[in-house]
Amino acid sequence: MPNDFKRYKILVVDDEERMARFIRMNLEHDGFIVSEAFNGKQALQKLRDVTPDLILLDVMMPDLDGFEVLQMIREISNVPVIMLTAKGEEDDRIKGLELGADDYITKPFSPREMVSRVKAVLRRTENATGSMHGLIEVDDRLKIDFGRREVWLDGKLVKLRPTEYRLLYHLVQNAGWVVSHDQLLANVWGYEYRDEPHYVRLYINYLRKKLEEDPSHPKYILTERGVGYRFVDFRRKKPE
Amino acid sequence: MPNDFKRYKILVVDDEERMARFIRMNLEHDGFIVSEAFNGKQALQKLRDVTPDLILLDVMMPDLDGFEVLQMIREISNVPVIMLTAKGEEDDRIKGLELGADDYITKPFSPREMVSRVKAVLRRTENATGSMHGLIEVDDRLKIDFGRREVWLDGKLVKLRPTEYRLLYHLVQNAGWVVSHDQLLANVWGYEYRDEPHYVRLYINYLRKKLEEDPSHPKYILTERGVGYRFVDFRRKKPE
DNA sequence: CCGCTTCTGACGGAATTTTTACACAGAGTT
DNA sequence: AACTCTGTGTAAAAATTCCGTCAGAAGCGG
Repeated sequence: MPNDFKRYKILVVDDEERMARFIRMNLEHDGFIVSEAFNGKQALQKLRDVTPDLILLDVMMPDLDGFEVLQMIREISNVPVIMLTAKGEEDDRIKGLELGADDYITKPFSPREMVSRVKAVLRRTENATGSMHGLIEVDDRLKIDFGRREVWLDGKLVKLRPTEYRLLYHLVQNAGWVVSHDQLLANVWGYEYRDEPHYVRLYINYLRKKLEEDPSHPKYILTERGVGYRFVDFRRKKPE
Repeated sequence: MPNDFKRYKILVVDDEERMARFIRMNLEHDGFIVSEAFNGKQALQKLRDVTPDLILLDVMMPDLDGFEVLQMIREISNVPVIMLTAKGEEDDRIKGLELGADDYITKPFSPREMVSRVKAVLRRTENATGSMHGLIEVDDRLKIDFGRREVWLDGKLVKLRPTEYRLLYHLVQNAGWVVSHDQLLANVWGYEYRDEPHYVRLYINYLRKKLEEDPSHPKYILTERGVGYRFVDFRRKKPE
């Protein structure tokens, strides 16, 4: 369904070449564009280079295992990840989901099931995030490419620090909606920072200085006093 | 389509941070907006601050246990509640349902099951009561979007302060019904403000000034002398 | 050790909530 | 009709909370 519009790029990470090949063929058959990586290091490199829309990640791999790779991925990207795990390892499943996996598939699996899981996850993440992949044009001045981790302002690349970037991501992901301090703290800093609204203020400030024309009269990041912040709804749909 | 995606707010009450975080991640992944509370007191506070659409409530908690919290919640609100209980405690289930829980889930549970239970309860209660989601069109002049925290009057955005906003929420939620001072105080300010009815008067006044064409002859927020206030029943079906 | 990032603490000012005060309206009584 | 009593509307001041801002310290990776 989602690939009626767009050719999605999938990165397959598996140390067994035979398995990787098998998955690739099935995905390509359904119109996906597939890249392969055979270990964790390659995976991270490909993630940067091809900016896949989804990653299929085998748990069982030498040196860096799937969970470690997942953690490293999550430090730099929110790309959806489906874990491939051996049968019956319920713990693995929980662990994977906790670390931020989007779904998991137990081996052995049928090609049909695998492809439909991939499509389901794409559909889900697409809906939930309002399509955060590809270039987001907030307005004429501000454009963001979360896939590449790039923010463009007036045609110039803006350098954001990791925390600023994560904060912006969560704000833009919820563009038009108020995001509470709690939510931002939990998602950008981590659950244990839950009552330090100070951080949010500070980093909102940093972001505004970098993005807003007049930081004291922000156009993009609006404050909802007593509640949180709201990124301007650039996909405007005004009730009338 | 992704624009009018309904984003339900869920309050997770669990003293174990790990569990709370696990639940949060799974719910957020499905597009829910999650708040956390780690004890009964916090739960009640969050209940009035964030006005969640559903509460996931752990039974096993130190000091105030889940049942006690449930009772306290039920004194001021009929927000749907799902209890989280240890396996095999059949009595707990009965007790919870008697006290007004809407469903219960036994630990350990799979994320998928948990999410689908949440959705099921929301679907059920949504049908029973008027939905507070999406754009609420009171009449041609006044439209409210509680999800986005937006109030539109004559096509213009009205700025409400947090307390005004919460008050309006509870009035509109019971549109057509009288809401007593006590109820409003408990829900908007907190249980301990029981006998300070002048707060209500004051904030009703603020709201009327912002929303009513002629605040001294209100069309939306009607006063029921000696009892409380009533928001006009804008969704009443015309008697045929 | 250097450079970059994150955290800490403090402050003024603005927005919000609480407090205080008072005028008024309706209902019942004499 | 005047009186009172209770509940309500309104206005303004006072107190408090919350936000923006800065500068410097601390942490971290090379």
